[in-house]
Formats: sequence, C-alpha cells, structure tokens
Amino acid sequence: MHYSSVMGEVPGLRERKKLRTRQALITEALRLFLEKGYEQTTVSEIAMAAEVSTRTFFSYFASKEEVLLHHVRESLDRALRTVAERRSDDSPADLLARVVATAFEATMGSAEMRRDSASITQLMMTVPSLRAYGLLLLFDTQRELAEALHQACPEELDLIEASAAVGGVIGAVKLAGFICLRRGGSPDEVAEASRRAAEIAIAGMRAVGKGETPGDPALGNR
Amino acid sequence: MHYSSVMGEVPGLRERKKLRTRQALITEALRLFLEKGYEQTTVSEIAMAAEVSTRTFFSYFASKEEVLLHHVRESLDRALRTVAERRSDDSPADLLARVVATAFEATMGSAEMRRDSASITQLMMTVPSLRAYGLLLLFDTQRELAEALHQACPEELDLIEASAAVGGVIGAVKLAGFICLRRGGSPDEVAEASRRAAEIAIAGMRAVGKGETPGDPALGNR
DNA sequence: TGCAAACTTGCACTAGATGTACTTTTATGG
DNA sequence: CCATAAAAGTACATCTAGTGCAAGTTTGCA
Repeated sequence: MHYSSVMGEVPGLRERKKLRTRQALITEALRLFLEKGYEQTTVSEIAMAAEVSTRTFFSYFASKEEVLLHHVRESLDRALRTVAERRSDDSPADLLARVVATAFEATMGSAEMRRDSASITQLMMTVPSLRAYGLLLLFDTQRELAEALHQACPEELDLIEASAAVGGVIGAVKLAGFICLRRGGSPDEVAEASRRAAEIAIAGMRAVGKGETPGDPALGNR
Repeated sequence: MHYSSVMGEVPGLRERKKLRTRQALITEALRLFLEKGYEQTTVSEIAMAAEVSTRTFFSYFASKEEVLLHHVRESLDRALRTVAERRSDDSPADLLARVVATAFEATMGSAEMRRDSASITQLMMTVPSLRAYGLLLLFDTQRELAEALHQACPEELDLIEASAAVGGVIGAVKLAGFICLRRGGSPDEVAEASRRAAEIAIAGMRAVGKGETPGDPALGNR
C-alpha cells in the first residue's frame, strides 16, 4: 500500500469509478423516463447517456426495472433492521407501527428525496411492469419481515400470526396509500390515509396473543 | 338462421373452435411448464403443441404469464361479484369474510381444480416473473374491490377505510398462506393458516365505524 | 353461391437479456 | 518504474417475448 496506511479510508479509484457509473446510470435513466416515458426509453439510450455500453448496464442492473427501483430494496432492508432492533418494552404492535413510521420517515425525509420518490411513484402508478416489479420486491421482503417479527417476538406471535400481522399492515397501507394517491391526494393526505390504514390493521393484532381471538363464524370456524 | 331458433343455445362452430384452441393452449402450456420448467418452455413450443402459429398464441393471451394465470382474473371477478351482492344484514366485516371464504371454495372446490391450482401455485412460488404478474393482477383487483366495498357499505366505511380493510385482509391471507405453503404445509394447514390470518385482519375492522378507533400513539397520531 | 367478417398465418422487426471472447484499466509486489 | 494479474468494460452473436402488417383461410349468413 503506497497511499494510505489507514484501513478503509480511501475507497480506491476503481470503487469510485464504479459508484460514479452506477449513479450516472440511475440519474440518466430517471431523467429519460420522465422526459420521454418508461417504455419509450430503451436500455441502450440510458447506457449511451451514461457513456457506457449497453452490456455494461446489465452488469450493474439485472433489468430495466431495477435501475429505477434499486432504492426500494434499500428501504425494505431498513425495515428489516428496524424489526431486528426491537426494544425490550415494545409490543409486537408497537414494533410494527414503528416499522411503518420509520419507512415513511425514510422516503419522505428530505425534500430532494420527496421529489424523486414522487416521480418514481408516478411512474409506478402508470407503468404495469414497474408496478409488478415493485410488488414483487415488496412481497418477497414481507416474507423475511414476517420471519424477523416472529424471531423478535417468539413468545407473543407464532409464524402464522406474524405473517398475518405483517401482510395485513403492509397490505392495508399499500392499498390505502395508492388509492388516495390515485384520487389526486396531496402528500399530506396520503400520509394521513396510510396512518389510518396502519391503525386499522394494527388494531387487529392488538387482540392477538391476549387469549381473546373469538373466532369468526362467517369464516367457517370450528 | 338454419340450425336453431332458440337464442344462445348453440354457440356456433366458430365459437366452439375458438374455445377449443384456447383450451388446447392452456393445457399444453401447463403440461410443458411442468415437464420442462417455465423458463425453459418457449411460446413457440406451446403454440406448436397446440397446433397453431406462434402469432396466434398472442391473439389469445397477451403474454406467456397470462396463459397460466387466466383463471386468477376469473376468481378475482367472482370476488367482485360477491361484494356487489351484499346481503342487507351483512356487516362490512361479514361481507369481507364471505369474500375470502368464497374465493377459497372456488379454488379448492373440485379435486381436479385442487390438483391444477397446486401445480400453478408451485410454479408461482418458484418463478419470479409469474409471482410478479400474479401480484399485479391481485393488486389491481384490490383497487376495484375496495371501491366496491365502499359502494356496498357507504355509511359504515369511507374509501380509505374500505381500502385498509381490503388491503389488510388480502395482504394477511396472502402472506400467511404463502409462508405456510413454503414451509411444506398441507392443503389443510394452508387453509387453516389463511383462516386465522383473515380472522386477525378482520378483527381490526370490526372496531371501525363503532366510534372506537382509539388512535395509536406509536404512529404519531394527532 | 357469393360476399363480408372473423380468424389464422407468415414475415419482418424491436427490445430486453445473456454468454463469450477480447481489450482496457486499475491494483500491487518486486 | 515495470510486470503481471485481477477487474471492469466493450463488441458481437444469439435467444426470446411481443407487435404490426399484409396476406390467406374459414365461417356466418343472405
């Protein structure tokens, strides 16, 4: 080592270039998608704009969808971490509530992020293949999230209850938020809708584990 | 009219052929998918097996995914009808419970259907693009379902509450069922898991509209 | 029998995605 | 400072899903 004796301080030229290329692809992709539409933009054009070959694009992102939704994976990982760091006095319901709140905070935090995620949300609402890919990412993460929640609260929730809780809360927030947005709701209204949805869904699980799931006659309970 | 004076009795040769072709495509597709895997099967092979041109395949199904998941759309439409036919003495929760029960009945009804849907489910679990497409269908239907539920119960539920209810229940059932299945659960166990999940999710909405949504401090309620 | 509408087909073409072999760039040890 | 290997990037070939179009073929019906 010639330049620095402190471990891990300078990322190295190679790493820096890689990161720059990656960022260029992301930026140019979003710009082009907004400028001329997702389907009208080809991968080759994105690569051209970022000054790399088409083949190189696919060594950074596995698909055209991924270049736009890479950040989704990150926020989902954050949610996983939130669950893993359960505070000792959290009830499962509290924990899930904080997951939702944290996720919201993260996507709506800075103004710049709010602008970007608004554009991306807009694209997801109008382009089916993006919606499908987003739903896939979200679903696959929910599986991990359910396992994590069960691990974090092994005494209160069995795996099925944890699944129902995670699936219920995320499903409720997802649909309510989306429908509110579709109706032309402002960011504040969307946030409020999501909050109410989470509240409704979480109300169901507060009853669980207190020995008072009464059974639902309409479901053919035995 | 030469053959029959009763309106709508005989579907006509053209219609019958179309139906036969459609069925042949569906059957051959499923057979090939199971025989050699989804990704390993090309649309051209399916068309060949059903003795039509590749081009014709795409005049019956818009995508390779659709030939496998055409029935999903049907069962989702059935769910929509169930909501539209609300009985006067149903609470929203009862109604949603019946939607879930009816959907289950429909997919698990006959032995033949159970066998087919087991194969299809297996494929959906292992093939990402199928999972994504299925999730997309389900999500888009949920939007309609939420609107229908709101229409059916305009006094009890506003649109956001209806969204939360639909999203919550379906999200819970979906994830719990899937996770149970992944763990090698038997059909009975999956059914039981889904039932419990629906119960938990529906418990949340029984509280709604009774003036007793207490607010959740962890969600930053005002 | 003949005509029109519906259905099917072949063909050309675009675009996403992958494998491979080759060149350029970066890291590092002597 | 140079040799060398590892890593990244590129060119090229190929495969498949999916679409548009201009034929041809079958069916419905008068």
